[in-house]
Formats: sequence, structure tokens, C-alpha cells
Amino acid sequence: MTIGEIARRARVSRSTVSYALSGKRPVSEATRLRIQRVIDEMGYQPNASARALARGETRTLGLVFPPASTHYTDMQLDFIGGLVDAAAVRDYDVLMSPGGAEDRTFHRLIGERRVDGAILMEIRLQDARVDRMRATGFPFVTIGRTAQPDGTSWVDLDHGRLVQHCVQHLAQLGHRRLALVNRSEELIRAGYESARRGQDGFERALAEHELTGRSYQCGDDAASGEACVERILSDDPGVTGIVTLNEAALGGLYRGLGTAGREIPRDMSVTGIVGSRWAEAVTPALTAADVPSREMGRIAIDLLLERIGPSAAPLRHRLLTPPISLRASTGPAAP
Amino acid sequence: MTIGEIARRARVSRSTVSYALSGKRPVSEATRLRIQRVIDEMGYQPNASARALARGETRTLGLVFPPASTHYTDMQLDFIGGLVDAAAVRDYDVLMSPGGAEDRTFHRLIGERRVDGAILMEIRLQDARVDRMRATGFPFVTIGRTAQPDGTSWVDLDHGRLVQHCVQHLAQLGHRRLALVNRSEELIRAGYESARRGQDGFERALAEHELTGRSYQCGDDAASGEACVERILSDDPGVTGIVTLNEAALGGLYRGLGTAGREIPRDMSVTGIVGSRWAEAVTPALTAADVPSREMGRIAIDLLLERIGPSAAPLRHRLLTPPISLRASTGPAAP
DNA sequence: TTGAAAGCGGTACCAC
DNA sequence: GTGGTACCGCTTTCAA
Repeated sequence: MTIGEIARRARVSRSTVSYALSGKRPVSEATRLRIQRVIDEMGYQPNASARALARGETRTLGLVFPPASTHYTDMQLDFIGGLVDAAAVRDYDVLMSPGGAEDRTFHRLIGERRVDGAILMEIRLQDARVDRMRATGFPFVTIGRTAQPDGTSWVDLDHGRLVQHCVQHLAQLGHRRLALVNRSEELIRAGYESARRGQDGFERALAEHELTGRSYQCGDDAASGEACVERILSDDPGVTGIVTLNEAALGGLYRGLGTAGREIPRDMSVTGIVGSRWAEAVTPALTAADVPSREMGRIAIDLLLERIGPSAAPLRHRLLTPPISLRASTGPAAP
Repeated sequence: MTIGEIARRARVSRSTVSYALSGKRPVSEATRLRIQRVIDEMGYQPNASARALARGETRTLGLVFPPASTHYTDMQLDFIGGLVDAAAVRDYDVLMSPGGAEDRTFHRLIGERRVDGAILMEIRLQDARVDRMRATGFPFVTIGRTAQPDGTSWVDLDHGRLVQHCVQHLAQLGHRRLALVNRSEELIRAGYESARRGQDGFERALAEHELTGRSYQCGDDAASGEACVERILSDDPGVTGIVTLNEAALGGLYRGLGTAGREIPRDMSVTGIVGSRWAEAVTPALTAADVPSREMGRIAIDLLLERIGPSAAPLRHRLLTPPISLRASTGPAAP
């Protein structure tokens, strides 16, 4: 079923059908109705590829994220959900593209103009994908910000400040010896921004509150979390407060503490930056800064559409600092 | 940068450039090299929309899933990850489309021919989307199967059998009074197939082993899990075994049991069908049939590409029955 | 108010 | 081995 077919049956030209559909030119009520009848009868819908070619826009947005070496985290996945839903509301589809800057699929997305704009996840402080995108002038938004965040649109959590808040919370409860459970060594070495900025925030906060503490790298799974607790306690059995950036290791962290005979929050306070689903799944429920993943997805879409549209983009970025939700995993330090 | 531009610079016709790229017609080594040089210089990549229009295929697959009323479960999201990765390996992109049969985005995907084929998630026993797809003759694969599974391609977990295995496992440990923690009331009422077939399997298994038991509907979150435990124990304090289909409520289930003073597995054995990430996150780790979400994604892609390609599709469906991974949450019933 | 026709950027058939 | 050209299906300018 093509527009030509519709035109023939409605005894008008193809252009008239097109205009009847788009409304970009007045069409007499009589012919409009006649055309609409035929369209409904035939169940016609314009071909997206043809339209994209003619209009020069695809009404599709790209989501670029690194291939999952192991698993995606809940945060990432909720974020994707929020993003896709938000795009759908605005009549955009989302094309998923695993792959880094050198990747085939990345080339496909941008180079072949499969999408009108892109969202980049899992940003590193130095990020080749961002550099490439800037060079091409292609509209894009990042989740997370590079070391030079000006000149790009982004939405990000203020991991530095959030970790500081967590430390502050523990400090106010009287804890003096802390540990930070960060993401995996590879991610940190790769310059993964949330891990790096979280770590910086931890160190700053320790200095500020005159506390002692140490950072640990930890894989994104329960077993790593368990192992991490062992390291923490063997390095310094006097630790009474843990801040975690590692959602997927949380269950293991709890188990490790249980195995070591440390009860939460009596013997050990735990807090961190974690999606609410995980925070509420563990017992005792985790006092944490809840990651507003879905909202971040929505914001990313808004920022991107701003840059795609004809209007100048007034707001370029959003730095979020969600409050700490008090649950049950932190308590006063033993005197 | 268009193919015409490349042709001009390489002093050949557009068709020659096209053939040099596709290899569908021999091109002399000399001109091939000349063309390639220009292409590399200019960084040319063919426009996807134009190519899709000319070839009549988009090299894009659609993923249709209901909009997240609340959250996606881990299973769903891991599944998406596996699917996207598998598609990328085969040089396909994946277009995400939240929305049911009546939805705008569903129309867009199929009607506008944005994709060459589609994968439908969250299948119901009677599913309007499946009916529509079959009517259009559009290639598609479902995750989960309808009440009449013949004539469609699908990949599914054998929830009925898996629940039976879980019950059997508990029966062998001497448990006589069981409870099934299913998904939410809405989902079950909507005819959500895994929930329905799981429930059927539970009832069959109870009869087979001459056990008593009861099914519970439970929302996809920790709080619902906690509430569900209360209901179970107030209905029958003698229950010593729980089978759960509800991944997202698992943490709450554990907490509820803890609150009720039931220790796992001493006072209560728990098992079910759950992704390994969740199974390993809880303490004690859950003995469960691990949902192979990522692999299911891969299989779905394979099945779909089979149906899209020119070759006849030999295999139409895959019913998976992963083994129960023994962990730490089940034990013998008290004598 | 409507129609004809020239694009959009490729592909592939028909010639030579 | 290569060039010319008619498509693919839709949008939009130009003309009537």
C-alpha cells in the first residue's frame, strides 16, 4: 500500500494525499474526507524509510551503551526504561546500539544517519565517543559528564556530593572509620566518571570531617561484594561505616557482614547510592541516595529533543542530587 | 556526502560505486581501489534510509513490550540486553517500542515498516498483539507462548514444569504444606502466561505429590513480598515451603520471614524461578531455577532472523527448562 | 484548491 | 568492466 495507490483510488494526485495527511496545505473538506475514507479502508500508513529519506529526519533516537560484559545494572536498565517511555510519549522511537567509539554499530547509528540524535551512557572522564560526536556536530546528550563538561548537554548525578552526604550522615552518627565500596577495577581504570567522582567526593569528605577511610574496588556481583567485606574488615577491623556505589554487590556486602558476625546497623552502618528497588530489597533496608533512573531517562530525552529541534537550547545540563532516604541500615556508632 | 559525490570524485558512475561497495558485480581492482580511497578520504557511509527504501529492508528489528507501569523486572531487562547484543553481532539494530496492540508506537513499528521483524515480550494466553501480527503476516517471535502456541515462533520457559520441579524438590525434602508466590493480581487476571502456567504447574504438582498448598498473588516489589508472607503464615502457620515466581518481591519475602521469626532454611525452605543475580543477592542464597534471560534474548533473535531470511524456518520454537541450582535456601522439613 | 514533477540517496537492471 | 537510468515511496516546489 503506497501513497500512489491511495491517490488513484481517491482520484486525486499523490501530493494532495500527502497534504491531506500533513495539513501543510489546505485541502477542501470534500476531498479530505474522500481521501481519509480510502486510507481507513485500506489501512494505509506511510512508509517510514521513504518519509525519512524525503524529510531528512528519522524520528528515531539512538541510545549508545557499551556492550554488557557481564550484566547491566538495575540503574542502567531502569534508565533505559524511562528513556524509552519518554521518547514514545513524544512520538520518537529508540534505537539501541551497544558499542564504543570504534564499533560498527556506533558507525551505523551516526554515520548512516539512522537516528536524529543520540544519548550516550556510561560516560568516562575522557571519552572517545564524546570526542567523535562533537567532531561530527551530531546532536547528542550524555548521561554523566566528561572531565570537560562544558559544550555538551548532559544529565548526571552529582556523585561527588552524594558520597559527601553519605559520609556526612555517617560522621554525624559518630562513625570515624569508613570504607567506600566502589565499582570494579576495570571501570575505575577506564575513567568511569561516576566511580571517579564518587571516589573524589569520598576523599574530600574524609578530610573535611577528619575521618579515616579507604576505598575498595568491587565487581558488580554478590560474590565480589562478599569478598570485599572480607578485605575491608581484615584491613581495618575498626571500620563501622560503609558507603557503597555498587548496587549489584549490595546483597553480597550484606551477606559478608553477616558472615563476619557484624549486625547492621548495630555493628556496622551501611549507606550509599543505590536504586530504590535494591535499597528496599535488602534487610535491613538501605539508607541511601536513591538513583532516579527513570527520571534521568526522561530528562535526557528532553535535553536531546531541545537540541534537535529548531529552537535554540536554553538549558544545557542537569546535575541531580537526590536526598538520602532514611531507612534502616545506619545507626549511631558504638561509644 | 552521497554516493553521487563519491562517484564524481572517483570519476566513475554511481552504480560502479554501489557495486564496488556491495561486491555484487565484479569491479576492476584499479577502480575499486580508487573508489575506496575517495570513500576513506571523505568518510563516506551510505544513508540508511535511502538504502532501506531501495532494498526494501531496514536491517532493524523491533522489540515490543508493555510500557513499564512501575518498573521492569531484572529478567525482562537482562533479556533485552541479551537480545540487543545478539542482534548487534548479526548487524541488526533493535528498535524499542513500548506499547500494546492499540498503541501508536506499535502501529508505527509494523505499519510504517520501520523494522523487518519484531519480538513480542510479556505474552498473554490470549494476546491481541499476537493476533494482529499473525493477521498482517509480519515476521515475529514471541517470548512466551499463547494458549495456541502452534503457528507462531516462540521461545519460552516451561514455567509449569519448572514449578513442578520446585515442588518436587521440596516434597523430597519432606515438606507437606506449601505456598506459591505468584506475580500480581493484574498480571494474572490479564492472562499473563508465565504466571498462569506456573500456577497450573503448582496445582498439578500438589496433586501429584499429595501435598497441600495455596497460591498467592504478589506485587513486584519488596513491600508486597513482605505482606505476602504475612498472609501465607496467617492462612496456614504450618507452611514450611515456598515457591516463588516473583523475582522483585524476593527481598521482601526474606524480610517478612525474618520478621516472623522463621529462619531459612531451618524453619522455611524457599525456592522458585528467579534470575541468578537475585538468587545470589539474598542471604541465604536462593535455590532456584535460574532464568537464562540473556540466552533467551539470543534465541529470540535467531528464531526471528530465521523467519526473515529467504530460507524456510525449520525450527519454530524453543521451550527451556533450566535445572534448579542448589544454593542454600532449602533444607529438610522438621520431623 | 489541485496536479505535475523534481528531488531525497541508494540499488539493480539493461546496455554497451 | 562500466555507464545510464528507472525505480523504491514520500515531500515539496512550481504552475495552473
